[in-house]
Amino acid sequence: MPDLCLKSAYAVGMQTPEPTLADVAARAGVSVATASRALTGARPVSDTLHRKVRDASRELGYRRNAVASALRLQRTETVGLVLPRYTTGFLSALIESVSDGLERNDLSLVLRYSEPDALHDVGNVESLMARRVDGIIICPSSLEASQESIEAAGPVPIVQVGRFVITDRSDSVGLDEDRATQMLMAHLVERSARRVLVVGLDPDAPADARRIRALRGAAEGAADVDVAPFTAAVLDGGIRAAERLVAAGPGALPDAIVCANDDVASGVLAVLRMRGIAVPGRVQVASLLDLSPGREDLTVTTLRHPWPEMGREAVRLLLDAQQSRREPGAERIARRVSLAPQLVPGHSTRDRTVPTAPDSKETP
Amino acid sequence: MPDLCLKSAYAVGMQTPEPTLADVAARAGVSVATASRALTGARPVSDTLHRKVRDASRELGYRRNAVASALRLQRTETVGLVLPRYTTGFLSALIESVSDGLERNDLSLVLRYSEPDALHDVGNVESLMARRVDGIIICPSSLEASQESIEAAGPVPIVQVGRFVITDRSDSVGLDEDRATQMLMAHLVERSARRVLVVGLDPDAPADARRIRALRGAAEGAADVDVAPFTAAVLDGGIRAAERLVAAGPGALPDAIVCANDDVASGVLAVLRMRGIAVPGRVQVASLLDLSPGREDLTVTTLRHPWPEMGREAVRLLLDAQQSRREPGAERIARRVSLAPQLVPGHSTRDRTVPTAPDSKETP
DNA sequence: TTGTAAGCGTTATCAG
DNA sequence: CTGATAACGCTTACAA
Repeated sequence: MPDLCLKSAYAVGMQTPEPTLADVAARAGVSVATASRALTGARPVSDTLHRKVRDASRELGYRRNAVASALRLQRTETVGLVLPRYTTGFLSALIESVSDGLERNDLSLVLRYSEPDALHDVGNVESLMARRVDGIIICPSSLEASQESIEAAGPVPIVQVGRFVITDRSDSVGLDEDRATQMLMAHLVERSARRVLVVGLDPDAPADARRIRALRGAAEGAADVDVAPFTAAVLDGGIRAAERLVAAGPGALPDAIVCANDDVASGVLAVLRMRGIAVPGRVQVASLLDLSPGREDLTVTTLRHPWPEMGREAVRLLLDAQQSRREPGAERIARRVSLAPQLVPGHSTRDRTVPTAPDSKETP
Repeated sequence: MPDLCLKSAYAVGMQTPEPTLADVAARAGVSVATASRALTGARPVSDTLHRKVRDASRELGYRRNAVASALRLQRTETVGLVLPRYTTGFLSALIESVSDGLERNDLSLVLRYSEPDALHDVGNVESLMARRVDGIIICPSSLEASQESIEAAGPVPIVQVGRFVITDRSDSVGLDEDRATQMLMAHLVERSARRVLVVGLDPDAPADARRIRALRGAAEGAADVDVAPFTAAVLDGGIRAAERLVAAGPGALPDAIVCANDDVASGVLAVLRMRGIAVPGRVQVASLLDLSPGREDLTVTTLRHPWPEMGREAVRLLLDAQQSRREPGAERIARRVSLAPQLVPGHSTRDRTVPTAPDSKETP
């Protein structure tokens, strides 16, 4: 007499056993095969039996055991998401959009955080493979992490999302910040900005330096781009920078101020408003980073980062890769999707048609 | 000859098959049973065989198949987390802390978002049950959702987390906001606040109305509590509210301003500083909601919501429930844990010992 | 259309 | 201590 430990546990009444397909079949008076076919719809089943099975299933409160199913099908209908443990609001937007995309395809999401180092990333990927996920979406914390994770994933489809992606070995969804930054500058130049001041970016930080380069590149002689002495990229930084600027006298005022993010812009705007400097009449203000995704009543011209779209796109790539993995043919070539942040015009920059009005005044 | 579809797929070379325990056993020259025992450590195995198995496993790159294991053990080592699709930063703190707690116990997290209605909550619970999760942590979006979810979970342990929890039917981790709100008011009253203005709360929103009631209740005649016209509970709302207040003249200034959250408080503080109104000398400022968990350099007195602790506590309760579910004995009684937000004193309220100094001035 | 039975990969029981 | 083997619950090839 073999292993009865599980059954005997039930017998003790410790818990009600979940009804199995066999139970349903027995109650409907059919074979398990028929029951399976009736419920999954994999094969045609006569109407009468179909009904019987459905009824029996309902009566017993049957729920398909996804674990057994996964073992048989060699497919868990589960996708892993690996994220660095940064506490930025963006990642939660990414989680939501990935989750949403997966749900639409009846896939489950198993989530895993990495400390921001490559080793942990790889460990998480490994552990997801042990769970036999059908695919992995990963937001690598660095380029090395990216590289190693792809290798660790081996044959399971993996999609990289975010800023640090190795592009040739796997699908990836990147952020085209340069293009967006350039769009913002073009927006300002179109609106007659000739002297532009950048506030809240740190020229010594590589990422910020790159943004500054992108701004200068887009200005291309049409405008001068100065960088204000670095202040923290928060409200207070904006306030301090603006106060310093205003204190330097009216001649020091640029046509436009580009802020590191919405918070900085709020600070700048508050100071300008209080000093009676018209926005956007005298000075235009824009932000490189929308901090409150979801808010529609923004008044400052800003760049909205497409985290929701990135999640959806990642899911799409993953499903596509799975699809083509089932077909025998040639190796699938890696896809690289690049999304640019979206320029959201607000009231802090001018209407394109309104001409420059450098001397207009406006009280708050 | 039965079903060879899976093997034949391998044979075609469509993908490398993952090595199985049988492969490892064969290579090590032992039975699968021994291989299993050697790798899991469930039973003692002689040193030599142990080594052989470990070597074979490494050489083949063997990874335990968690799906098969789960089917056999009737345990997936997986916990479901169901969240409402609000876009608040807190939920992501909750996700992180739950994830962390689970990881420490070698459990996987499968995440599911509900639209904020009961039906969707129940659907998510059902779907997690189909995946045979070992437990569920749920942040219900409403009291009805809470009720129905518990019922849907049936025998699997479920822990509720958050504001809306039915307490008698399942374990729960709640938030004692009233108590925290009262503590904040007491803090201010102790510091001689007699006229308190509330900024950024919407009296028409039930949750905000409740906070206002809690503030008034705690003031209890010791202070007057006014509510400023509603502005959005964001940075800019704080700026606007403060500007309006300052414009109304010095007589309109209260002793203390309670802001809906840190962002609002930042805005208020910025304006006050710019107008040369001393904080905390002339006006004290406090916030009902810490928005940046993790930051330690806060300068504003605020209530820190214990989301990390809530996640950890939820996991603890879940594990505890699983534990006692294995033991045959009596039914486990529901545990209710209530955590209060923590009052974090900052520089925006006075030292308790410093007396009121209503006329002091201070330049920014 | 339906039934029979094999097998997905692992672990626990039982017999050596 | 080790090996053979029967499940776990489901899906499908094959036979009827």
